Amino acid sequence: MKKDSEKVDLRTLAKQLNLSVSTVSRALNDSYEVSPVTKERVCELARKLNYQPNPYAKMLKEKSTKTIAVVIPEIENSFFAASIDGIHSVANQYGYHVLIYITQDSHDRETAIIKLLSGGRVDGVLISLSLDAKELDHLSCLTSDIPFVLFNRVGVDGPSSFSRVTADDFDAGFKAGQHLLEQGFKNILYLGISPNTSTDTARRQGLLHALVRNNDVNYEMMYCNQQTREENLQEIKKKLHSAQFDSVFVSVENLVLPCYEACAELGLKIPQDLGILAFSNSPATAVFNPALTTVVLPAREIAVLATQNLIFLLKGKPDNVKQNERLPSKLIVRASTIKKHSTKK
Amino acid sequence: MKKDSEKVDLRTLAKQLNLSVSTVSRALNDSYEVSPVTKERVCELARKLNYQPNPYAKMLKEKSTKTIAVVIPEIENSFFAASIDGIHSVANQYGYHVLIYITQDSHDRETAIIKLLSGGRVDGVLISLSLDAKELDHLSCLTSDIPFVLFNRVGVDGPSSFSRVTADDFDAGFKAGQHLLEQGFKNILYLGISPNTSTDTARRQGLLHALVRNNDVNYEMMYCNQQTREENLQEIKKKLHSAQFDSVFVSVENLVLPCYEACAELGLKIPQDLGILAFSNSPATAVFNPALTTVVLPAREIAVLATQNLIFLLKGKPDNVKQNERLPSKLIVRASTIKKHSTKK
DNA sequence: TTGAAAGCGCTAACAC
DNA sequence: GTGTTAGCGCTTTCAA
Repeated sequence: MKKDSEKVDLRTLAKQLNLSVSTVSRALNDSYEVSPVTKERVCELARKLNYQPNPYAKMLKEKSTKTIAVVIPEIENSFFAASIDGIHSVANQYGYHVLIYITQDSHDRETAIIKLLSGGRVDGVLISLSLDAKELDHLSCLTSDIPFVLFNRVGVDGPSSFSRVTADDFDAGFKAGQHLLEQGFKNILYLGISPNTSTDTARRQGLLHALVRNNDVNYEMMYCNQQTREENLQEIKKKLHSAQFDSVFVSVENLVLPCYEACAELGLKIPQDLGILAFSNSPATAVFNPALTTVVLPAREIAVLATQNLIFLLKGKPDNVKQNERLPSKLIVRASTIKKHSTKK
Repeated sequence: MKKDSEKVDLRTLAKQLNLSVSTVSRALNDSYEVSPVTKERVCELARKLNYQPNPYAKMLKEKSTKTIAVVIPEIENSFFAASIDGIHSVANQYGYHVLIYITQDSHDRETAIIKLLSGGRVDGVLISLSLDAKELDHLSCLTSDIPFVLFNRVGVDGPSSFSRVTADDFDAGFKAGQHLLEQGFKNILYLGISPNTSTDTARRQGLLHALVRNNDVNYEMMYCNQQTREENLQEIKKKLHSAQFDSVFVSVENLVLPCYEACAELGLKIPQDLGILAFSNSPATAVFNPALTTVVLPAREIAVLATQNLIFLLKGKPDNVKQNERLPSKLIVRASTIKKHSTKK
């Protein structure tokens, strides 16, 4: 904030120009009621004194903050990093500022943040739910006042009237499952961090849908969500050691590295001993050893659409909002699921 | 913002309790002047009606927004993602909110953002400069009113009074250079995106410092900063093809993938044909093919320290602020710079 | 211990 | 075209 000494507000300008505050205000807002001449005078002095309107006075007056909040589980994740980038660019385009809140996948933190935001600090909220946020009750304090849009992790409750934007997680899981089948994998380990997210549910069901016609394919689920990567690594190693899986379906980006490390430590060759397919938005997967077959979500597109929806809500145009948008993901087949000599497809 | 119908402000509470607005305000702020009984009554009703103070009225009044802005070149980058995480956690701890601005490495955008922020939307600013932001002139409009701290890319001007927090880029470059020498590399390509950043300068000089004693080592610089990764890839391919480098010193994370891809397309084996060492904070580099030797910057620590410094400034304790902090980075040696049979070290 | 009232900087009726 | 004035919701003197 400006120091008092050099603070230049409407009154400062008005005084120097022998005008009233309101005229100055109108001139600066390019009101039609003010004469071009005065407008020019006002603007010139404003420029000269480097006048900056006080954003908070304006907000208080207009009950609009031109700010949206983004609530995400984590940020060190290609998906969310790309999301933020998309959100930021759309928001900026419409003159909105972007506040960031990271829940670290804690439902309590998420609830606290939502509560905070319900105080009116922002015009709208974009949320990707934390783990275990099965119910959306904690969003209720927003509903009445502050529009919000869910993206990516959107809760597993039945259809509601909230706007949600996600990837086609079911289809993605299905495509991924089909690919594993085509490659001849028959003992699949599904690896996730929580069974309670909308994304996990959809991807898992997609996979099952692909497997259901094949009686000779086994399938097991495992959820591991330890504090450290090292702990995850140990759990995964134990699991891989305990049973004869020939492939892993990694449903979240964060478990990719522990998987690769587990294989290295157990001496499992990818894909000969163990095929790996993962949901990951990291372009670096292309140079992994071996290159990783990935499902790439349209992170940016999801974020952009969610932001646009939110802005429609903010502008009072709810009719333009897509309720339940699902954007297509992409399966990128690489070495980690191609058994050698298997030229099939 | 609340709809008018259900908006509950101090007046609402005051009326229902037959108290004055000021008493209610004091009660909620736990002022000593108000009797415990009234306090309790007020707080209870506030809780019951789910009273939320209007943040903007408070800000307008107190001239403090409890918000800091983070201005960074990009977000799809392990370093900045980790930075944000660190900033967010410290800021939250002190009750600050975090606004995000991405310059996309455009100096003009950066200037516009700074101008915007100088209007008083935030209490303080954390900045990592865009490319070409050699001078810090555009920060001048902040200096008088809004404290800021530079981190990571901090400008290459002589020492100034600004608070800056960086990695030990010179040392990092030196260590990296030494490592390349130890491994017997003699034709080094230094790869960066701009010679005008403080980080580039320091890393390059560090490398040079390591090389200076060795007459038989050749060294060349190349800067490539095209729009797309594909374009960068082509430039790098051309370069690698044109001369006989035996190693590349990649000074920025973003050029790692193009480098690996270039090698793949040119049929260059890493590290036999070309050793690669890179500044990267991505943990995925451990599973690259081959595993990448990296300089890992203390991203989180830098961000945390910068945020703490900023908060000291905000609290009016400039004496606690470190002017020019340099935090140690780490060289992680992996396969990409270890020529086979070279068991040395 | 409580209340009345001024004012933060701005906008927008409502006058003139 | 311009000025006067009443708030926006809050904090904070100053009085009582």
